[in-house]
Amino acid sequence: MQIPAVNPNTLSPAELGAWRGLLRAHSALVRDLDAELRATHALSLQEYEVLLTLAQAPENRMRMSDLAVSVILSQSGLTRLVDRLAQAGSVERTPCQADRRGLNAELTAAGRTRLEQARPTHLAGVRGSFLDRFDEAELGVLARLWERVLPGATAE
Amino acid sequence: MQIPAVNPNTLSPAELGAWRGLLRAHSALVRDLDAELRATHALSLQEYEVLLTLAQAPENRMRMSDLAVSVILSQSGLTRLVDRLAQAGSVERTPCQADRRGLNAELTAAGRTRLEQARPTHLAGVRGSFLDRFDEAELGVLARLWERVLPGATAE
DNA sequence: CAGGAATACTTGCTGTAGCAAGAAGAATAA
DNA sequence: TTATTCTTCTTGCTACAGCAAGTATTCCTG
Repeated sequence: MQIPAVNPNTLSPAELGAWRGLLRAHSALVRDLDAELRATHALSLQEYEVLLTLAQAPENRMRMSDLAVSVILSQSGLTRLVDRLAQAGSVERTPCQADRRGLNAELTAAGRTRLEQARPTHLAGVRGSFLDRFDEAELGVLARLWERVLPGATAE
Repeated sequence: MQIPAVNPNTLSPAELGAWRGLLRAHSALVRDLDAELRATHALSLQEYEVLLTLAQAPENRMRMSDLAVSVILSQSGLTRLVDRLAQAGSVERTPCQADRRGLNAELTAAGRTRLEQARPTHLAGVRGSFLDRFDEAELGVLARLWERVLPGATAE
């Protein structure tokens, strides 16, 4: 009887399915949802995530660097994303009194409105393309599986 | 007794964990694996996927448009990706005798070598960052869950 | 067998991301 | 205090992706 050796040069069907499935599912989902959000509310998925993150943050604001970590973006990427949101009036840069190097990105009233308008569309999209494919238990399983890949990321 | 209504404006914790977990896990994994592949073999993750797809295709070649679908890239994106691989000598464009509009991207011997060199590194990375976090049964679950998001994508 | 519609691929343009270098402020140490 | 070092954010550069338009070929219809 042979223990199925881990062949260093191939993936088992389950491994392959899990890994490539992740890549494909992500591409397809993000592609669709991003397109939908852009079409209906002129907002990219990343911009939406930023607005949402700010809306959930205390005082509706957050240090640039923390925000970058939260939405998984490089600092320079976040700088420019906030540029765009600020240009659109959805966000403001406010100084950080504790540390004058720092800036807060702060959700404006207009930004909140914009988020609230986009939210139903987006949630419907996430449900329709993703969440509705699973029952609550399966979603819980998925959520717990992610935590193993992402140490502490889902905390909060 | 109240049936837990689906609030159209919020996600349940499980929903949120499953969805944002997917976004975060994907970002983190792709970021790391892409960086590793670039550092060790001057190959992007997408380029690797293309080489791998070709290596598994009959005759080591594939129509451009089919390849684009396989690796989930726009046609123009694939055109330029193949440009880069061709420049590096890893791939060649060969005409398609059945349809003279079409081109095949075909893996060269050098391309195969390059893939074989990169493969152990990459597989080790995928295992270390992702697959090893789960047992075989869990991977099977994941793979089956993906199939629901991606109709027919894992077939083949 | 035209002539028009559809398909396969490429190219121009734009948007967005990352890295590395820069500017401004904070922290540490002597 | 002041000099060195670290941190925070921005900016220059480059890479890669998508859309839309262009070209070549095939398919379809009469």
